[in-house]
Amino acid sequence: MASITIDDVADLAGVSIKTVSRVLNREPHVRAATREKVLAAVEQLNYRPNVSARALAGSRSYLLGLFFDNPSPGYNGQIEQGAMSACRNSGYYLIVEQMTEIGDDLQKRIAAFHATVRLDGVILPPPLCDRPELLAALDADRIPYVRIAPTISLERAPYVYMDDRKAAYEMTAYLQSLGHKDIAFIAGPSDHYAAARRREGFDQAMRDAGLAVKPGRVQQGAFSFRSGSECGEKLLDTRDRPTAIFAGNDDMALGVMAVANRLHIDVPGTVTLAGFDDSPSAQVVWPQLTTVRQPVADMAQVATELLINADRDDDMPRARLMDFEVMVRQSSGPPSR
Amino acid sequence: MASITIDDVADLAGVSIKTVSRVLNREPHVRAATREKVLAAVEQLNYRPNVSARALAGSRSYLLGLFFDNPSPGYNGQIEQGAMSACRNSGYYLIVEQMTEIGDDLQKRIAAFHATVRLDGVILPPPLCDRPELLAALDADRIPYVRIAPTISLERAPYVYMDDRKAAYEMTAYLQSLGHKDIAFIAGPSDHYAAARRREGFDQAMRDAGLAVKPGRVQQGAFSFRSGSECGEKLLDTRDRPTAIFAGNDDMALGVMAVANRLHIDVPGTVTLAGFDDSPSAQVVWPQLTTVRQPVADMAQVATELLINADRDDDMPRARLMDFEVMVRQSSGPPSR
DNA sequence: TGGCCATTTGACAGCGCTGTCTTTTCGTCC
DNA sequence: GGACGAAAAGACAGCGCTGTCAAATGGCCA
Repeated sequence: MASITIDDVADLAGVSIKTVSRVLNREPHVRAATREKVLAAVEQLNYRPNVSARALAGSRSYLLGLFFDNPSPGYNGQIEQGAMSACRNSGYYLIVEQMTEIGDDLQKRIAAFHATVRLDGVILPPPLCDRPELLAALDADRIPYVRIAPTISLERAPYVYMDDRKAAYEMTAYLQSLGHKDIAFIAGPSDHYAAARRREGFDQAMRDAGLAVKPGRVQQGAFSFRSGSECGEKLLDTRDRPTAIFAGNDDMALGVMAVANRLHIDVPGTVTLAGFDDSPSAQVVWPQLTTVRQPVADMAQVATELLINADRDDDMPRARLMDFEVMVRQSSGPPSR
Repeated sequence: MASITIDDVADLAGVSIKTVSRVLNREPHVRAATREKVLAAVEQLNYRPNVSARALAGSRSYLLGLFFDNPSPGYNGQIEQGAMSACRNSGYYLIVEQMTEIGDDLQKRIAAFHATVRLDGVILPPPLCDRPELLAALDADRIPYVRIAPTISLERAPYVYMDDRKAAYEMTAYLQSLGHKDIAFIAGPSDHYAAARRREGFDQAMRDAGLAVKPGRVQQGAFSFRSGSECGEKLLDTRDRPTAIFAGNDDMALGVMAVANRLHIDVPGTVTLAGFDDSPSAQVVWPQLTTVRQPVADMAQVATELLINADRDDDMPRARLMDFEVMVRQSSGPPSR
């Protein structure tokens, strides 16, 4: 069970271990013929360098951290999928860690973690990426990081993001294109950055189309199924209904849909419904929910690549805008009136 | 930024580094007073041993692998949550890896991975835990592993599991207790171990209650939303409906619910609906789904603890049965007829 | 053919810890 | 009080690799 080491490769190739090291690390100053010999030996022995030894001896550990805070396992799973595939493509490994502890010892926690596992960088999904103490702790220990959809201190580190405002604008425009004029909006928490942008997009689209938003048509939700139900009840359990409801996220849209089912209000026959996120649940309800697809896994993959290549290219972009997609499904249709 | 090493601790405590090492590893042959001195120094310097150095020098790496195959990000997320908390409690770290490649190079893939990252063990969730080539590869490299809900070769390694048969029995008994006599069942893929056990539980419960299962009352599904819809249509779009439908998993139950909504069949007024899994979507539909809760995160946590303590206690149990819970929600009620 | 410089290769130390083996310390008994 | 043996502590090598610096090689021109 003694495993193959760099010495074995060096012996077989008839060179020194340093030369093997150079080839493996794509360093210059190796003759093409020598490189070939080494690579052949590596191939023949199926040699793989040991990350622990590399981390100990060198300046890179080939380990990236993925920190979680988000309570949604579905979202986390997608993030992770993207990060994993980026890692696999570049020989990095992903260490996941829950960072849910409260407050003041975060600085110490990070320091301890970094002393134990020397990470080459950290991936921060929301809402973790917006906690100033975390960023400060990482900066203090000089640990590089990327952020996914951050909303504050954008200049501090590279990040990927989505244009929530534009996405909400386009969804609203799509509803208008179906013929809807009386559209209601269920907003998310006002201190939530993306929620505010989505609201702006809706408002702007209505203004640009010259459509008035009737009083009471904008409800304040909390991004939860329950809050969606409550807002949905106010909007639907009355004679004066909007013809379309655009909820700031899918959970709230599903809350509205539940209310509609309960009140026997046909979707999309009587009222059109749209959400935002394309959560897994969006396709396991009937009618399937028209929504905005966020490319969560792609965002994580791009973010991870950004992190890995951060030192390589100096002219690496610091921010990367990701595409969204309006997913038209069965919950939307032309107005009946 | 030069970090604190074991030498610093040894100097401060006035002992040799070996003694510090002994204290940190809970080895015997250290006087209580010496231990205290060392621990005080560790505390004062906030020292943390470096895993790479430990892995390189010793026989343990403090790294566990969590391999994924499962396409469901929600399930993965829960598994991960459980595994992470077990790791955090015992100073281990979790490396996640996608193992979705097909077939024959799996052996080589594992070997390469193990050469690179010397893992102390691997956690295998379903359906990965049932791939014989994977188990063979791990055995060949002498990598310890635990399995979550495995269905074959149970003697090969420790595992945690749930009694699907009993859970389905209890759910069926619950439906019977509401007064239902004409209960339909939507089965999962017959080659799926848990699906078969659930079917058995249903059958047994009906037999024990002396209730006949009418012809056509057991439909063959595929664990997907779509297959649930198809089966639901056959069961509901007819005069001769069952009063209750028990689907082998939540996705199929939600498919049935979608059909019921479309056909304006009241749930639970006209037909009672039950699922299995307690997937996240089960609570974002209306009515919320009565289902069996699988303690996925707990299972992963217990599995991880089993792996970590595998060498410690010789009398460690090889298998661990986990509890389930029948979650009674709004989709079930007494029959109307 | 020899000498000079740029390029390629190698020797060696050491990263921070653990495993093995040796030395020291301490308690105990005659 | 000295000898003995067990318990405690330390010395030292080395895990598998990279970084630094020194040595060897080769190309080119005189």
